[in-house]
Amino acid sequence: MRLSTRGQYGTRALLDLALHQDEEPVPLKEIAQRQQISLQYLEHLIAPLIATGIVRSTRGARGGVCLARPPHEIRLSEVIRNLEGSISPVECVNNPEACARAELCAARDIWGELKKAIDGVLESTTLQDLMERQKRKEKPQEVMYYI
Amino acid sequence: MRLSTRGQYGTRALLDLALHQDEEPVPLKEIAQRQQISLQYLEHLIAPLIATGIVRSTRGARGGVCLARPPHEIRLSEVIRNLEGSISPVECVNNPEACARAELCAARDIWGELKKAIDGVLESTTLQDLMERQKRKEKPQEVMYYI
DNA sequence: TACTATGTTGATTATTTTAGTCAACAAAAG
DNA sequence: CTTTTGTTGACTAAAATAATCAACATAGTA
Repeated sequence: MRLSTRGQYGTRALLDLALHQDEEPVPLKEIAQRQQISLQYLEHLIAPLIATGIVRSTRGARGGVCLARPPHEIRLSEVIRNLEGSISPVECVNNPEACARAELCAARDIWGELKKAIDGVLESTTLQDLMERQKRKEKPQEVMYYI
Repeated sequence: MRLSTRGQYGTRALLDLALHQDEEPVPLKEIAQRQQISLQYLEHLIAPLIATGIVRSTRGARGGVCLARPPHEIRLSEVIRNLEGSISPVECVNNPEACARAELCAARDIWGELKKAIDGVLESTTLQDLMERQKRKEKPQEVMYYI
C-alpha cells in the first residue's frame, strides 16, 4: 500500500508552487531545488499535471509554472489519480472483468471499502488545506494560555 | 496505492480456509486449487502467517493448515501487515528520519490521515466478517417482502 | 539577430519489486 | 519404506519505479 515517489513528489511540488506563486510564474528549477527533486524528474511529473489542467506553464526566459485554478479547487484525489493512476487497491474493484470470481468475492467488497476510505481522505483534501496546514506548522510557536 | 498479490491471495486463502476448515486440517493443495493460486506460491504466502501465529500447520499425509484462532480474532490489518509490511502509504509517516523535512511537512500529515483511514478499515474487519459476507453472497437470492 | 532561460518530449537505463519457480529437505501416516 | 503433506532457501523472469540523457520548442533579453 505504498504511494510512489510520483505521488509524493508531485504533491510536494504542487504545495510548494501554491505557497510560492504570486504574479510571476515559478520556474521548475526553483521548485526542484526547494523540494530536492531532480529537475528532470520533476519535469516529467509536471507534464501530466499540465495536460490535465491543474498547472499552467509558460516557456522561455522568466517562464515557469503556476496553478491553473485556485488551490481550494484542486483536490488531492485528482492529483494522485493523475500521477499514480487509479486509486483502487486492487484491479477488480474498478474492473470486475479482471477476475472471474469478482461478483461473488467477499474480499473484493472489503477492497471496495478500502478504496472508499482512501477516496474519502483524498477527495476532502485540497491544496488550500495543505497550504493552511503548512503555514500553521511554520508559524513561530505561539504561547499557550490555559484557563 | 495497490495491494500486491501477496495481500490479495493471502486474504483469499485465509477466507477460503476459514470457510472450509472443520476438524481436519485443510491441505494447501485444495486451497490453491479453489483459489487458483499456484501451490508453490501459496506455500510462501502461508509461511509468514504460520510464523506469526495466524495459521497452524501439520505435515504429512492427512496434514494441512488450520486457523490458529477463531476467525473473529483475526483482523485484516494483522494479515496485511504480515504479508505486505507496514500499511503506511509513505515511509516518513512511520519513520520521521526517512526525510529531513518530515517534522515540518504538511503533506506528511495527510499521508498520516490516509494511513489512519486505511487502518480504520483493516482493523475493524475480521475474518469472521469476511465469512459472513461471503455466505450472504452465496446464499440463494431471497425473496424480498416490502411492507 | 543571437543568446539564454525556460518548458516539452521521447528514448534510454539502472535498480528494485513482484510474482513466481525449482529443488532439496523434514515429518507424519499408512 | 513409500507417499503425502508442509518448510526452506536459492534462483529467475518480468514489470514497475525512478530516474537520466538528449534533442527540441519557445519566449524574453542583450
